[in-house]
Amino acid sequence: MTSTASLHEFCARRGDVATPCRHCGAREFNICQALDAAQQDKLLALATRLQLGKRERLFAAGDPARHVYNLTEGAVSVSRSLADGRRQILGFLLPGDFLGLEPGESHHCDAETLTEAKVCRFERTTFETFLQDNPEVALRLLRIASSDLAQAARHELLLGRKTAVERIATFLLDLRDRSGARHLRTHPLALPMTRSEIADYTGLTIETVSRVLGRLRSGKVIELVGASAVRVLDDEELERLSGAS
Amino acid sequence: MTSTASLHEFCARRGDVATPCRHCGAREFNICQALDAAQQDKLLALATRLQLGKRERLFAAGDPARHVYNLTEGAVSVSRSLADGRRQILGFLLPGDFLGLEPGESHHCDAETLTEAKVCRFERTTFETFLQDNPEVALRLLRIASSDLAQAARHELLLGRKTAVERIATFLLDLRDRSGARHLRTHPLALPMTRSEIADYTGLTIETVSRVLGRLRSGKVIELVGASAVRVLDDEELERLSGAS
DNA sequence: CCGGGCGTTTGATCCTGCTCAAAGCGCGCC
DNA sequence: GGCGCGCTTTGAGCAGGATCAAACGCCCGG
Repeated sequence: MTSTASLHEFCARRGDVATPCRHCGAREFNICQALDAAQQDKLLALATRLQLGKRERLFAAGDPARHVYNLTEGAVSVSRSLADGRRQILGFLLPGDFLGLEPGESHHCDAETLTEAKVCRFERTTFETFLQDNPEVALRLLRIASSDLAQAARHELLLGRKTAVERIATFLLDLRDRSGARHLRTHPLALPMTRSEIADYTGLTIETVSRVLGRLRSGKVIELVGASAVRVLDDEELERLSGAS
Repeated sequence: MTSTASLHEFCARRGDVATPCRHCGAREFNICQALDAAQQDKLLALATRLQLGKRERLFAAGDPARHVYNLTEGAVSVSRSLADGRRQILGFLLPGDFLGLEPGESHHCDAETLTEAKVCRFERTTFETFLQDNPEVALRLLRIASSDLAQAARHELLLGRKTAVERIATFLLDLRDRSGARHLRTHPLALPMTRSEIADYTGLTIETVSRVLGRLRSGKVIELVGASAVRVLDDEELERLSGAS
């Protein structure tokens, strides 16, 4: 069951999520950091839990933005495409991550699962009412949005100014940092996305992604464990190659 | 007085700012859209007004994030750089725009004026208290942050997947849309940024920026008015060349 | 009115990463 | 356990944009 394996891999929690992985229950939303138990229950009462398959779409650009979501299990890609099909992946979301907030009436990007996934879905209107009644959640969400903006800035720097090797090195380090520290050295780092998705995240082609990974492998910086896992052998070298901002 | 001229050019208001330009007074902050007159006065009482010169730095990456700002006059660039000096400009800010919000304790990017500028500065702690007491402002700010994220997404698509011509065409159209509609056809569009800054925004080099602008000019799509203004002659063609998302 | 400096334009050449092509291989299905 | 499809790797050649270099021109100060 490879999909389950990588799904578990991705239950590894982000740094700012306090509680350990209990199969990524809803109380571990990033937005719940600001809430006491009673408020958490109130919020959870508003949620619809959804189980999604692999490569299932949550929403597409242009869809009316009726819901917001919180990922609790699995991994999701968020992307935006040109009319001719060229695609830019904006980010990969992991459990705890929040998505779907829009300034206007419709979604401005696509969201699709990479693995099987579970999300909690909220009616946008209901959620906004909850925010009005719970300002500390609104502030927490503001902090999350600021954090997303800072990540977007790093990604813009990667896309606009980094070389292919720097992009891949940065991508691997990001993924490593966001996955649980318990996996390092022991387990290899899971790559639930295809080469095509790595390419669309880094602004490269699949061939270049493959070649760069190959070069890192022959340079003993990483070890490829099948096509969808990597073990980092030389952290310092990878850091150096990433062109640390 | 070229700097004053382009400063006025840039007082042209954004679409979502209701009131017309009265030399960009503080009541026209984007965040003020959510406030009644009494709340506006309360907010303004917390502000320090600053007058800034050309190419003056508001803050740099790594600086402790002690303040947030609202631009009221002039133009500002927000950027992020690598250790070796490669720079990516994340965006150009116009009057009404808000900046400086951070998820952590320090700024993650640089902000610098392009022209002479005026800003209202708030102590971060004071401002956060105000947000707690005025949830509708927090929600307004959340909407602004979402809008910034959507803009960042468009920029990532530009940097990762668009050709040189598409990047420049998109840049010109963005700038046109954000400047006041009253300038179109009549006045040319002011470019308060240098070629180097356009290059750092579009992820190109100054030579490529210059060449692409030259090609657009010989194709009668635009007309260059000196080096720091452009008149759009053929909107439809420019739109087509931008690879509309 | 002239001279200097910086930002911009233009030209020639180079190189990184893309395109096109084909072989390899791992996974899932039967 | 074997087969076939789709993802990945590898190779050869190409091109878009970068780099290096030099001329232009605008703005400002003297």
